[in-house]
Amino acid sequence: MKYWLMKSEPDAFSIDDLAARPGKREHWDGVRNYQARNFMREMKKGDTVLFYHSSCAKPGVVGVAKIVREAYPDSTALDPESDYYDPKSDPDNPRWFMVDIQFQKKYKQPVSLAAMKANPLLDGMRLLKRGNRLSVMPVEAEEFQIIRAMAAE
DNA sequence: GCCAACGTTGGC
DNA sequence: GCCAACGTTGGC
Repeated sequence: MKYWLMKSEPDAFSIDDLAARPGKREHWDGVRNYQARNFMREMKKGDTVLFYHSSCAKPGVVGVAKIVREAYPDSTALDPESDYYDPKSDPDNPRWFMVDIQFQKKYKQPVSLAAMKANPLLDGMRLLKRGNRLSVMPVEAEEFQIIRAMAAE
């Protein structure tokens, strides 16, 4: 059982949007970064995901989801109508993958990026490293517990 | 809107 | 295979 963090711009897709989906599930498509893709392929059913809001007034972890379907080819890469279309993608040798996640909970008290930076217990966390731009990354179990405590869960 | 950091592209 | 140019991310 591993822990992950996934970023989403709330203007595009927020944790409330996830909670409002049928079955509270959604495909996590559109990832077009190899490192992020590789992490998604490591994800196992039941793994925990910290849902992070980025590029917004108050970036931070806003809740928790879980992996309900392991990596499978991202169909948007093959769809010319999609914003995520990749003309170099080959249906016989998929390059991009997605997973399905399901809403678990929204934190009553979101854990802001500023709060995480200010917590010495989270020194070294991948998210906080300089220049980090990955939209999908692993989180250590200890880090997850610390964040959970900060959310007063 | 600015800009630092990083990934990707493409010419050579 | 190098590396400059470019595009994107994402905090501020």
